[in-house]
Amino acid sequence: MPELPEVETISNDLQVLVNKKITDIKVYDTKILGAADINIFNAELLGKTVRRIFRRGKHLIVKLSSNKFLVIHLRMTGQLVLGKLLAGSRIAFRFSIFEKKTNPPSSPFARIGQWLNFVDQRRFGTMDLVEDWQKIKALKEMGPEPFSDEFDWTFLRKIFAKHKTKVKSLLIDQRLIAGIGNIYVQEALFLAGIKPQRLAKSLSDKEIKKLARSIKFVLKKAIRYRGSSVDNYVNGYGQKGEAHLHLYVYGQAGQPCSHCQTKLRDIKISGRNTVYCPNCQK
DNA sequence: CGGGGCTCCTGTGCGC
DNA sequence: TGCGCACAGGAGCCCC
Repeated sequence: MPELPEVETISNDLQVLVNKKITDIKVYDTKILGAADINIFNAELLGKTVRRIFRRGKHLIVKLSSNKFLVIHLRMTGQLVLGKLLAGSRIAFRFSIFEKKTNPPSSPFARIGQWLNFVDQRRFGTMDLVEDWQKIKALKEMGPEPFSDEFDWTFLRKIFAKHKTKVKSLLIDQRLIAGIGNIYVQEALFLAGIKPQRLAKSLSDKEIKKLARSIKFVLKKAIRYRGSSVDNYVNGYGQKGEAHLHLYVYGQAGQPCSHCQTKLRDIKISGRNTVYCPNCQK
């Protein structure tokens, strides 16, 4: 389940593709392209050079020399893996390598191969080639990045006051805040000592301040550990992250709380599993 | 506006 | 062993 830290890690890894040219494309699964025409997709991408790779929310955005954008969403099980052409690829791009062959190789990319593989077990992932990434509905309507100036506790207070629902539901709504999913929302609420089922409106200023800090902290920590491999997440080199080894509550229902040893409880909020400590979280 | 439920998928793990 | 089923959960959709 790639959320902000996982997509950020992949985006960092894929920077080796900047200024590389696409020299071959394999589309094994057209579902990833949605309604897009595979021939147009191929024609628009072949021979183009990658100008820029960046993240917005959970989306990865690739700017091409044609000034078009390839917008990639990994959804649940999507992976972007550099290396050889993989058997599990749904879509794969071959890239030119410009750097001189050195020993040891000058970049990990030169060492491990020339293909970027889009692997996606459950096929929820999407790839869209567009003129302007900001016109994609989900991106147009997306809330601020948690690390932007716009995101602070007063911003949270503002959106909490405007909605009637539970604090967990608000935090994972991409239209309100970008990049938080079911793992890190549980982590942030644990760290802030707030029960996920609390109505957002009911939070005090003190709690909102702590929550804003907690959100940034858990996301930063997960980036530092290169993402959580709780399902099948891997980084751009196909390696697992280590952030899941340092989670407080996610996936740990029934186990003792790391802080007070109380048995962690799990409930469903909007159909999604949600773990919390009934003692530490108020 | 909000929440519940369904859908898209497929691998895994459980109970019988 | 093997079958059926629940579950994982991002996000869009419909409905009430």
